[in-house]
Amino acid sequence: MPFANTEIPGKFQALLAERGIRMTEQRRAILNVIETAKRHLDAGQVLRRARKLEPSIDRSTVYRTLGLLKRHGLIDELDLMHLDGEAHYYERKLNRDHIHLACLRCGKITEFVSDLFESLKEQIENDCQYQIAVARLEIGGCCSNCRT
Amino acid sequence: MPFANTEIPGKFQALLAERGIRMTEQRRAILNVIETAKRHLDAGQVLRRARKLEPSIDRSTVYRTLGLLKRHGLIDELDLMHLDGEAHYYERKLNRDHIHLACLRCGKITEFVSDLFESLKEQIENDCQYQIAVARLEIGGCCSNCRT
DNA sequence: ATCTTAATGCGACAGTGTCGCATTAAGATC
DNA sequence: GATCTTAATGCGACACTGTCGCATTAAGAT
Ligand SMILES: [Zn+2]
Ligand SMILES: [Zn+2]
Ligand SMILES: [Zn+2]
Ligand SMILES: [Zn+2]
Repeated sequence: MPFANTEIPGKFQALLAERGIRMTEQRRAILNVIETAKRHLDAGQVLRRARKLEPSIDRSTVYRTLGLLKRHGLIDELDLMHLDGEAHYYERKLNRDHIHLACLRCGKITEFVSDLFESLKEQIENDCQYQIAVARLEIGGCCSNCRT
Repeated sequence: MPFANTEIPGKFQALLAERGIRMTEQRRAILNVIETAKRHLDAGQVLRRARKLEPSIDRSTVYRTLGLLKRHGLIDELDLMHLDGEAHYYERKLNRDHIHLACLRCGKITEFVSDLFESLKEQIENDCQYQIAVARLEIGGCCSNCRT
């Protein structure tokens, strides 16, 4: 289960409104898709789902909206080891970063939260004098199911 | 300086020979380019450089060779936050994994080695019962130069 | 020198993501 | 509610990345 359901749907809208971003039917549909997704979606999948809510939506609008959400730090972009093509995957950003593990055999995606990861980010900010905006840790390997 | 110069050039060739992989002029050129690169190169850049050594090389050969090296764990593939287009970047894998920091303002790429990162990977292997093949930690943020 | 088979070049292709431009509609102002 | 400004959209064209099938070439074993 990739997503903890601790966030109120509609939060994206509120956050964008706060920042004076115009809300449209198209954006509402896209935000809705991303907020309620139960797995990681690529741009094409977001488009197809959003079209069910708002059939006129164009591909470029999806890309522009994903860009907007990325710039505002509301979603994260992932590779998930490109197990299936070259698309990137998106997920809404929660309070806490998580690590993505992709099984190179069965393709299963596992998520993992770790305090050590938080410490590592702190170490980087201190040692490298960096201000971190996005931290993306992706692992490729072999899951326990596939090793038995 | 992205790469520690601790590796003998020609190591790729030796490793591939060990595994019974056929060596060609084209591969030699590509391996040479990657082994001697002083920064992270994308597939197009690898192609252009390899053509200087072996003008006949085709784009698909580069992709096929990069795929080969990836499968054999000799190179790592990076996004570097896609600061410039959607290409992926490649670098030869050294003894020790390193973290990539990409400054979202100036585009500078910084590399960082951390024991904490090694511990985190161990924790993941234990807690998630995972056998890690690739671990890619990429940070986007603001470097010290850009904050002053 | 011969032979097997892996690797290559070529061409065609699909997919991803971008952009300029004319049109539409959000939401502020009155 | 009508008007206005400007951001956002749809459309079309595009560039780029990466893939594949197939005929040809050449690696390296015999
Ligand atoms: Zn996730
Ligand atoms: Zn990527
Ligand atoms: Zn698996
Ligand atoms: Zn590096």
